[in-house]
Amino acid sequence: MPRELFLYNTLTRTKEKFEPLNPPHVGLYVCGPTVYSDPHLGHARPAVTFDVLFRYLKHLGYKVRYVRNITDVGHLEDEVAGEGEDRIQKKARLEQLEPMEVVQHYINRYHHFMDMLGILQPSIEPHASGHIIEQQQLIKIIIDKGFAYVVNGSVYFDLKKYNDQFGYGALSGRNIEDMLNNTRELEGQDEKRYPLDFALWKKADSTHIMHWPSLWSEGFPGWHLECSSMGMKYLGEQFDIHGGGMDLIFPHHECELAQSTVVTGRPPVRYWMHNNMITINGQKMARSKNNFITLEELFTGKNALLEKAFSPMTIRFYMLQAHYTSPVDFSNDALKAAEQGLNRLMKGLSLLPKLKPSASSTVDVITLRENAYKALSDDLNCPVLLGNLFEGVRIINSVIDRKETINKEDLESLTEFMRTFTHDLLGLAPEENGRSNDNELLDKVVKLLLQQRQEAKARKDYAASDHIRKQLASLGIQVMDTKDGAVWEME
RNA sequence: GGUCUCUUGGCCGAGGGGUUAGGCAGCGGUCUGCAAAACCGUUUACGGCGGUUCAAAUCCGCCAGAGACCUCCA
Repeated sequence: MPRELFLYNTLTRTKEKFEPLNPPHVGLYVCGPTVYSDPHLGHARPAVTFDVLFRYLKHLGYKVRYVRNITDVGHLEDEVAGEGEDRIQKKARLEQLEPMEVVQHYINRYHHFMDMLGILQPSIEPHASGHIIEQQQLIKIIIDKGFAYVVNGSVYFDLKKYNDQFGYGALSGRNIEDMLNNTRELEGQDEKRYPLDFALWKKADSTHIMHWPSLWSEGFPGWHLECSSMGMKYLGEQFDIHGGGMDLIFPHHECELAQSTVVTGRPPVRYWMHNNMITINGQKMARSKNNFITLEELFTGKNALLEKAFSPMTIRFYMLQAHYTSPVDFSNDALKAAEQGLNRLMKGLSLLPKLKPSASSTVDVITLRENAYKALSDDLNCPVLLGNLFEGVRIINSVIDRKETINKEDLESLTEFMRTFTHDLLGLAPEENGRSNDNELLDKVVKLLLQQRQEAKARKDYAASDHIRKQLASLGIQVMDTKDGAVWEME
């Protein structure tokens, strides 16, 4: 019997109990990156958010098929100016590369940085360019059902007709009349019957180098179609969860919803989930604002906005400290605080094997564990879960300090609890900095020195003992005296 | 201009009508030959003004400020 899980559904604007269509199977679709530039902070937020969801669903016993697409075609750029050019194509033209070369390069980069962030790989990672036929099939169905029309080789979705029959705007909470009154007059849209109609297929002009044959023209698919067709193909006409950044709610997901509804006659998705944005100094991080930080810059510190480098796990931890529906503002001070907090958590976990059980317990592990489940089940409340984990750290440190005691059973339970929630569910792991204490020979050598130091201390020759500690410190080895003797670690 | 959201202690951030969030930083203490780490304490904060209520940071109204979407975006 799986635990209850409540998720905030953008469509209904409420937290709803999660009930999969076909338990124990769960279908999860998340909008992945458009691979035309280096992955940045904004890519990390949905990746981390839905990674935790993926991990938790599996932990609860569901068999999850997680689909995260790669957009490698079809997103127009600079639509306002009426000079739509495919982003990947533009990059390819500027760099004189084969478009697929650009795509492959940035996919590799994306995977590399997602790995560093501890993001699990999705079950399927379909490419839009690999599903042109499927997208064309959907267009055909939409035309046949009378919800799209062909003009000069391009196909447009008839939004007015759709709105009359199904109602448009439920997801983003806006009505079409409002939008009509507030939509700017865009150039180059004379082909559309109605300003809000959107392209399903666009005829390629002579400058386009990415194009495919179709019934309508040599061209390329519209913006929103890939998610409709790939979601349908791999998860079925209706599936459980669709996720993405909240900037995609309108128009991307709204249009996707409309297309799919026309094709199948019913809504495609049960639960729509959207993560909030990253801000830099209170402003949304956006290409146009020129304030975005790539993940590489973050991990190396090479960006004017950064005082220092921050590790992938620090970034992950920092994002988990805020609820996914809240904006996260990045600042050096906040990241430094997160770094210290993560350090404390990891140190606590590393001490677990050193705990010695007593006959009785003064700590309540069962309640702690129960609260942790409650937190995650309440719409993935990771900040509260982290609070629970820090309570676990307090217990660990207190047992070491002999201020609390723990029996064997509770110790096993605490160990399992801390590792499961920190490593398996939040995906936080100790970072390999290449300076670990794993080197057996080094450990022996340092221990030899520590023994010398102990002997000096025993004869109260503190000058000698402090000298050894100082010399080791200059090599980056920190010595700490505990009740159970001296220990050391690399800084 | 339209739609919507937010405003919590030095900083970051949960919560959400009465009872400790948590992390970071600072300060005081314990431990220690010293140091580091750890532990304990730090006497409680919710934009302003009204209202509802026995009780409001939490609900309602107004005001101020910030942000998001309306256009590619994660």
